[in-house]
Amino acid sequence: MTSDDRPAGTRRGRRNDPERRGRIIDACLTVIAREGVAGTSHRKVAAEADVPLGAMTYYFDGMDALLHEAFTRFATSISARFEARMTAAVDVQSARAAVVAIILEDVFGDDRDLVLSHELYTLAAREPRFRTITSAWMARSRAALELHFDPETTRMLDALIEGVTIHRALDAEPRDPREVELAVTRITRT
Amino acid sequence: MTSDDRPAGTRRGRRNDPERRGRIIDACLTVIAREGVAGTSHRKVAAEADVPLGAMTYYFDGMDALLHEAFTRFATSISARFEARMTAAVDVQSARAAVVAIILEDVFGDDRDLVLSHELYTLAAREPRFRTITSAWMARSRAALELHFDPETTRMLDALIEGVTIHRALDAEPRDPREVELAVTRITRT
DNA sequence: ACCGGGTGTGTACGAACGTCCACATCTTGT
DNA sequence: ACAAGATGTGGACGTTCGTACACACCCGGT
Repeated sequence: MTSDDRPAGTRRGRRNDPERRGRIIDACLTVIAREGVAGTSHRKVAAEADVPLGAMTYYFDGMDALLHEAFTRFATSISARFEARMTAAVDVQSARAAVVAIILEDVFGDDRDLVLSHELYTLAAREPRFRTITSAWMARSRAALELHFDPETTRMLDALIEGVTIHRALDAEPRDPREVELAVTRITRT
Repeated sequence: MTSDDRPAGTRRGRRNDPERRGRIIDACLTVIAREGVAGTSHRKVAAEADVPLGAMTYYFDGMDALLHEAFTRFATSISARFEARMTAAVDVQSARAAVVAIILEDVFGDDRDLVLSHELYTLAAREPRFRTITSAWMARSRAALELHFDPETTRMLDALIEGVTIHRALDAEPRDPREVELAVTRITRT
């Protein structure tokens, strides 16, 4: 990813803080969450990150490369949280509870993540290049679920989580948390 | 072209064919499917529909209004197909089969619809104005499912359909059709 | 026959965009 | 101390965008 890995030791000191690249990526996600991929431009990201416009093309080979890195960071952080939840579960019962918690808290909790997810999905639906990000994300989720469930159940749970997420975002109808529990129960009883 | 033989109303004769508005909407969906909402402009839609640029602002109050109409048409046509499938089912068993068919054929079948769905979802996730479209869509799906299933099961099925759709679009991993059947079975057995 | 208003269009305009590159500034080796 | 190279920047350029408006066209009424 980061093509400019420091050649260690002798080479010190960027002119400015070395976190600039990272700041730009974070700013990019912020802008996407606020204005959508459609409304994201070099200029807006530069303003958000408080770097000059010229820095955009200096650090990234165009908007597309920046988007790719930004969404990679996003997906990685989301799936890390997912994995942590599932790893913490010690048996099937607590794993079920973890799945419910993921849906109710992580997914339902944060509007920013919700919006960013959709932006990524849309990008990935059209451009295969972004599908490596979503594939990796899903593979990691699946692996985490398979710590506790058989592969078939895992697929179903994964789909359920996804589907509830979508409906949560797009449906006016309020959701009853108990429904989520019930659904998880039905799917995981074999 | 197509000299318009007006049916009787006092008001005879638009200058051009009265289907222009509709053609623009269809062209808009085509452009969105090809280039995304991000890449959709008045000019591209005008070119696709083969109408002058000026016609865009003449028929629609800006891009946003056009998008809203376009996605309304899209969602309506999709949910009509869904409803037809469910209405045709005569008992629970055929209803289950219908759900499986919807997932495997309608949803898995058409890349264009998949992409357009995601574009709409993303729009709706950010802008409440577009959520009326998705809400109506989902309400109609739910109503159709409730012809055969109880409300709770309906919600779960709905979420499952959505989730499998997403994963189908974004996951490299191939899906086994039998998994879909199994999932539907598990959810619908009470 | 011709006029008046409704219908539709060509085009110009300012804003915003991504990209590029000459140049300013700093670091390092000598 | 200074040259040379690495690092980062400001602003100009050409493109594309949405919008607006003056005007061409057509039709029904007189």
